[in-house]
Amino acid sequence: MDKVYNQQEVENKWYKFWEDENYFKATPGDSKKPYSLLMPPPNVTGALHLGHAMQHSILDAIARFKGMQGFNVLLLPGVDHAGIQFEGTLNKLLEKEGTSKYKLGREEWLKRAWKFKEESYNSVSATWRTMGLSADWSREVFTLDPKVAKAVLTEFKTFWEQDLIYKGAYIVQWCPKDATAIEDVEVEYEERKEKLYYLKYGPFTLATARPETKFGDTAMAVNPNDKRYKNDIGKEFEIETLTGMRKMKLVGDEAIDPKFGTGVIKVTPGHSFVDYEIGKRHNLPIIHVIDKTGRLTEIAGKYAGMKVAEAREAMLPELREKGILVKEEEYTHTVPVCERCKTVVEPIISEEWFVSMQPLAQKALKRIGEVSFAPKNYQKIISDWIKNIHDWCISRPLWWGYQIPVWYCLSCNPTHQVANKSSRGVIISQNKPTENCSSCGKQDWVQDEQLLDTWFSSGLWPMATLGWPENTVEFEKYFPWDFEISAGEIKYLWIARMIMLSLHFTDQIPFKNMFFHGMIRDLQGRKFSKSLGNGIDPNELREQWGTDALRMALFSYSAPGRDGRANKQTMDERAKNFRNFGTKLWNIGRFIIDMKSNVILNEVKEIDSSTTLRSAQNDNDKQILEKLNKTIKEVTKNLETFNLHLATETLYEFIWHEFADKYIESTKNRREQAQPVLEHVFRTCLELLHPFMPFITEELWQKIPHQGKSIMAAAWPE
RNA sequence: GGACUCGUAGCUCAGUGGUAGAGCGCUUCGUUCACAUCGAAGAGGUCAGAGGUUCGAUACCUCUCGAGUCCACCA
Repeated sequence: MDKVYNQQEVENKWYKFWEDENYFKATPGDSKKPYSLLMPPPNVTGALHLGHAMQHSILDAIARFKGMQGFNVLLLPGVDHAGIQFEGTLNKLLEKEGTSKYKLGREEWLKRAWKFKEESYNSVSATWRTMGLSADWSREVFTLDPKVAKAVLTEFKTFWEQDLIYKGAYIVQWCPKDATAIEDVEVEYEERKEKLYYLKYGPFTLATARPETKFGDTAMAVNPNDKRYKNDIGKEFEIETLTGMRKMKLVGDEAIDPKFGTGVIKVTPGHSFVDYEIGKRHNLPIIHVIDKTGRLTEIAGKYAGMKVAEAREAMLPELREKGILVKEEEYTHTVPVCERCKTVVEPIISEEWFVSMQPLAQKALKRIGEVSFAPKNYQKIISDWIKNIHDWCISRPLWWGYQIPVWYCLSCNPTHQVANKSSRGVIISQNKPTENCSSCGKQDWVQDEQLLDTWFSSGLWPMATLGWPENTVEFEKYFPWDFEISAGEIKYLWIARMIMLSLHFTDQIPFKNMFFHGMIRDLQGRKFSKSLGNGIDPNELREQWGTDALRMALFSYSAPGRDGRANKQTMDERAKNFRNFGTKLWNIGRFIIDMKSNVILNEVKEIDSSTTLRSAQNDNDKQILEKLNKTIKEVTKNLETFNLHLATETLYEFIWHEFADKYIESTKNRREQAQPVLEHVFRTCLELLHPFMPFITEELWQKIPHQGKSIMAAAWPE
């Protein structure tokens, strides 16, 4: 054996060997009990980060463990097209090149998008392999693949026929920068110090943080039990709007907090969620003041065309002059911003597509208990969200992804009117329909412009990857998945949706075990982000310390649901520790394999555990075998319960401080007698360690007496 | 305003109803030894604070303080 362990060479050699010998390939046809693991598809927008590396290492460790236990393992990989995020990243790139989405036009842009997807994908794919992932590459899926397209169409069509999809004008969170509706879950709140303005509205004074929406006011509201205003409820007042006088009613509504400001608020149903609801209850008209680019509309008179923040400043002098603005107060509140671009989002009324979630939610709540969560409390967190679920806005004005498969008949439905499946001049189809319109008999189809929300397709991930809606062998064998993993971040967007969709369409939960890993943050506890420049490149760590060492370092952060803090230095420290552990293993190997006495070298060895145990007469032998047994039990238990951080700790402690430090030292003066036990314990350790450190364990295992072609196929020690 | 998580050695983190743990860092010593990518020895902690349950609490309960996350239409 070489004196020094050549990590790079060993990693390349064995990964190629495993792939060439089909060790990663799932075999749905065989009779072994299945164990299926579904890789969450990373976005095809850039390189993989430390969190991915951890997630994939966990998946791989469990897959290898289950494989050694004799299961028929499927670890299925894939990537997500990630609509909004992908377009955002690509458009930034185009901006740098001095061009843009709109300059290129849809066709050219899409060509460019596919090229960009390939580049990103290649980087992702390369990292997967170097991390040692034992995924079945022959079954890799991209969310825009034809088989997923088929599933998405089925999903849409089924919802449509079940009357769960509808189109309508609703108030939605709108990001002016991304020019798209976004969902509640994609909105973040930032604390801002702003002003609260007290404005004269006829006989009343009211407080508002948003004077610029004044042009869209159609009423005033008070709490119906507020004695100060009780007698005025229902009366109409002439109100100065800066563009003329307008009649507004004072309505009574429970939603109003009498303690806020003066107890009176202005109602702008077109640009506030609360006001929209109040408007619905009192039949108030809606006026659009803010357009989809975040500027005021012509309703705002001379302020038209200004951005919201500009307009707010610009109108203050006039408000003061006319005696409308009577008081200003410092005011700290939270404003909604887009989680991606941090732009203040505007509630805007827009034509969007929705899925009615109530029936799905009810079913999910009944059966969510069938999913075993780690940590356990995630079941409650997700259930609570599902209990209060809103309808799902699934339309997005994008170009990258699935276009809504709705076609309008231009002859009988030129304005794209549609409420539900009974609307006329509408048809659901993936491609341009070839049939005639059932209403007017003509063939003049045009497709809905918008695209489907990315999660509409990734919500089907557990099913679509196995060929659903076809009843495939794979689906039969591997669904529901035994193991799924995710960051806590997307528990609602993705995990909750997969559970609801899967139960709705297949009547089965999508996965039996749902593991949430924590998030690795920087030393101040902030998320890693490009803008902060605090990210750590897993590839850099891997090149420096080796894949096995990096994986071990990541496992030490893998306690379910626990966040960790790290920077390059602390990651280096941990990785270095496990690189040293690898060196230790290598030297144990050299001792056992190379440093045999001549007597042993001449002997023909076969593995026979009874021989091993019989020869273990010495107290040290008995002790180490006993401790090994305990270690096997503990490691197995911790793997079964997905406590990889404990499993690795146990092994580290046993191998280094029991086996190497104590037992090996004790054998130096009775080498021949101890050799069978040395080999037995070492081989068992390598097998136990293989799920975590796949490369060095294979390399060393091949050098000692063993059965079979690869440690991947060795039986898990018992 | 609700819900949750965390607070343990200088740093990053495990852990447990019964004498406080690891790695890194630090101090001292040690290279004919499988291993200096190492070994031996060591310093370093009222386990955030207060109260309660208990024979016994760092662990279980309550409160306080501190850090963080998520949810919520506060104008």
